[in-house]
Amino acid sequence: MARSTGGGRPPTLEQVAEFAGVSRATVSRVINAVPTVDPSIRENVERAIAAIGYVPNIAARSLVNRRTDSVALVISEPGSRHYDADFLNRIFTDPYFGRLTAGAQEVLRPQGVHLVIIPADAPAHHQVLRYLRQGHVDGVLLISSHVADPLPRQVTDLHVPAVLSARPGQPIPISFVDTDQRAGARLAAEHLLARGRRRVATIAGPQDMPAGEDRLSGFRSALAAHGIHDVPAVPGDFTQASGEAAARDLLARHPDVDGLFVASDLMAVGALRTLAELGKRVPEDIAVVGFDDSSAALACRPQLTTIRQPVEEMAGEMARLLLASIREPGHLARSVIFNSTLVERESA
Amino acid sequence: MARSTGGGRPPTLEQVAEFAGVSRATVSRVINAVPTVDPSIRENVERAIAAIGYVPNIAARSLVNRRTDSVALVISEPGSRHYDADFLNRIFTDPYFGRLTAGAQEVLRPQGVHLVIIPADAPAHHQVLRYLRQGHVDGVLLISSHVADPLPRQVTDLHVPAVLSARPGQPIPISFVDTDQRAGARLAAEHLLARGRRRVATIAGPQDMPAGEDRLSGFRSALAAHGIHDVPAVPGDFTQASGEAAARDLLARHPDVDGLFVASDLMAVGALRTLAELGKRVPEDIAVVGFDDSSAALACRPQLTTIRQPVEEMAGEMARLLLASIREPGHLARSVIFNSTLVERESA
DNA sequence: GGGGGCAGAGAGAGCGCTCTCCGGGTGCTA
DNA sequence: TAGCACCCGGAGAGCGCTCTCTCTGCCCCC
Repeated sequence: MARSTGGGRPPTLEQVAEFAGVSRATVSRVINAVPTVDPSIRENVERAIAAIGYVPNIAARSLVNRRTDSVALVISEPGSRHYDADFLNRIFTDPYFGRLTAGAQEVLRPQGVHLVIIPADAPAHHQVLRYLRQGHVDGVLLISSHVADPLPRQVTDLHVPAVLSARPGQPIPISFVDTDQRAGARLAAEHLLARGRRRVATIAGPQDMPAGEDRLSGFRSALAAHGIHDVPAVPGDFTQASGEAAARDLLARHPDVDGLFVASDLMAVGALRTLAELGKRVPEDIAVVGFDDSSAALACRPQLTTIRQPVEEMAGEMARLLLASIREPGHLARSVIFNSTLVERESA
Repeated sequence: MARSTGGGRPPTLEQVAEFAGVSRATVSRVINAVPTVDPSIRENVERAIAAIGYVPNIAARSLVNRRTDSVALVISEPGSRHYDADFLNRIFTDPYFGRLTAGAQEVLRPQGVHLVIIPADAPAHHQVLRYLRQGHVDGVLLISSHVADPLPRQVTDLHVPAVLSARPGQPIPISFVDTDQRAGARLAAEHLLARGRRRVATIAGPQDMPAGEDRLSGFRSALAAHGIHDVPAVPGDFTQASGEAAARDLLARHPDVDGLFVASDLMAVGALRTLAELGKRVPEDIAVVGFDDSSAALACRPQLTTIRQPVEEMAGEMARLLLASIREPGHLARSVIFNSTLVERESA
């Protein structure tokens, strides 16, 4: 297992070839599992590789193939008002990203493709784009859920294979994976109805985000199908604080609400806090359904009934789409839409 | 901003040189900010670069320099009993890793060094080692807290510059950064005593991790110095759920406990939940001190009094040590030990 | 037994960049 | 005005790998 002498350079193909008494090309064939190599020579070369402790130099290899066999999972945050530390704290506090990573790994690992995670808050966007342009990776799984995020467009402009984690805010030619948000909202509506709630209302997401918009319209149209047309809605911005405020606002205007759909778990947790303050029991007085099945849904009391998206499967599909577009250049942008399910816990 | 025609190859140095009417070498000098270039030529070349949309090919560059200007943050998990998904869930649920990343970024970003995060559960160790050996990165920030973790040794055997996040389980020649865990636990013990608590107990961390071990022994020896020798201890695994269970277990056996040291905030939050369920008031009936000063310490009620490690500063120091050993090969392994402090909030 | 076919190994030309030499031009000094 | 530094740009040799093309040699068939 002698790595070449001391602090010297790592061994090269050339040295393996010399050691094994064959040419560079043959060693290369062995390493790349080209079948037209005589078994005895193959074995001989393999012994030489082991003896010398040879590892291919990835720079030299990818200079020729233009492949690195690794892809990046870029987690983007457009907001400029956030500090780096806040952003990272949010990432490393939300199990969503762990599920995403697990789903992608499941597909990439068996293919021998490395996954590296890159947090990209707004001030770092420039550096991340540089990283991608330089060709460190073959493609990008881009996690970005804000409409105003410029990164998806910038990444597609790079002509680096990329797949987005949600329908892009603006129409750009990029593959993406998403859930049917409207259908998810319908599940929530039907669950509330099944619980006998009729005076239902919603705390919506921002109406300039696809997710916010679709969850509201899906909820309303599901209720309309059951003859309920008057559905109070107060918008929030997906933060816990906005959920608290929205709930306060809503109950001030509609004190008799008995069923509430909140467009994100984080806002739902805020709403629960308000409801507790107002002395409303959940689910007895008001049934609450969240959205996301985030860790907040489990951490709060009562635990949230919520709409779960198949995040792992989605991430796996993202990885598959990405590999396809890496391996078949000229591959057209495609999108895949998943269904979500209702997870019943205590709040409704 | 014309990137070379259509789906063709990205522009090369050569093309920029031709466009600007200079040699490759000069373009290279401009890009690498070599001072001995005439300003007018420099400007001319810069215009050409912008016009053509040139970006250096990192593979070609690092084939020559043997530098990639990026480092990996590898988060290791030795246990083979854990599934990938569990492991990732733990990472993306524990704010510790976010603080670590933020601290490292703070140092690396101004240096133009990219940081990529690589989760490494046991089954992936092999692949991660391959990634490192291939030379994708210049060095490794290795996060590993289990004594039995083989990764630190394997990484040092690779002769890739590396810095470890804690004292290595076995003595291996690697730089590391750590806090004085025992001293931290002593702070907790003395705080509980100062609060008049005498029937103290602890929810410990896993005893196969130096951190778990040191926090327990430090806590015990501090109490012993005050004549308290009988200290009930129940081990957890640093997760919230284990904290809940451990607290239940502990109070069933020692219902009169009035002071509790929990070896991590996450477990402490779990313990608080159990205490609330059992009708114990905190801090009146039981004073609770956590460890880590994670965001969970602020999010829970009552807010946790806890031991704060300067995680960001530690990660920054790790990054500095790593850069030093990348830039000065033959650099000797060094270690830096930080102090922790007690953050007094509501729970004790 | 000779020729065609084919399996399988080697030679060699790059991939795009950096960096060491060199050499030409400029300006200063004697 | 000749000589000489010195400054700066160019030429060219690789870095370690892949891959096409070439060539050798063996087998098979007529």
